[in-house]
Amino acid sequence: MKSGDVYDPTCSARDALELIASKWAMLILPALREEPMRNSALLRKIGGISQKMLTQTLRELERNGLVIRSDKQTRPPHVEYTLSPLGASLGDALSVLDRWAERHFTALDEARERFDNERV
Amino acid sequence: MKSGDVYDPTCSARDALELIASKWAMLILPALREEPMRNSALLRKIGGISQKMLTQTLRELERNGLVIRSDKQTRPPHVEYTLSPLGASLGDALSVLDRWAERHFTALDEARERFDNERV
DNA sequence: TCAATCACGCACTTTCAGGTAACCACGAAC
DNA sequence: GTTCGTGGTTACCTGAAAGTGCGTGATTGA
Repeated sequence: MKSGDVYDPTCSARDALELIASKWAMLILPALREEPMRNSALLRKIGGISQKMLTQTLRELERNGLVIRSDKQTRPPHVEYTLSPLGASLGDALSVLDRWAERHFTALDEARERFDNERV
Repeated sequence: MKSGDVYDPTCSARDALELIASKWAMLILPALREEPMRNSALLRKIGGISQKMLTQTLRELERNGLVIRSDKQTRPPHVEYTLSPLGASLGDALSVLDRWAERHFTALDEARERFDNERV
């Protein structure tokens, strides 16, 4: 357990990196940054996610102290997900990546086409 | 093909996100940001990566125009990997995440322990 | 009265990330 | 003449990740 080196596979900073290097975490955290949301709202917001993966990822994020789950004990159920301060700081960094992807995906597409055409 | 929305699963911005949401890309790109490196140097720098995954990830990054592979045609082989300008801009954003992981992994560890103890 | 909402849990299946190991070409050094 | 270093490729295999689909139980809207 050294002093935080992601390049060291035995350091648990690596575990942290693998947690945040998940495509769903990269969408959920920035989504919650805008506003706290319920399960169904996240399901609608994040296209292509399954109920299972949403629950699973939220549980992991909650477990690591990034997301706060608040269950008003009502019928029908009403559960809201919020970012913790720690989660908010990570959400900021992740939303930068989201915006990078939105800005540059065409460049990636073009590069891929060029590469694949050369290597016929 | 809409105007760049990572929340839309049919938009290729999502593909871009999945490419950069790889734990190996998250280590390789920041590593190359410091200085151009050879295959063996990356292998040493990035603990726990196998030759196969290194090659595979480098190929994908090259394919998407993020990494430039320059092969001096010598014997024994000498190949160097550099970041393209696009790759450098992504590497900056990713190294922010690396540093986030290195700073906060202890907080995550603690949160996990707390969570797991409650739910006995 | 029928369907849908909400927030899941569970079982089953499929996909794929990733590991291991063997192989390659070439030149230099021993 | 055979062993090493370099930068890979290829085939094979497995375990974990992720998707599919169904159940739940009270409640509200059409």
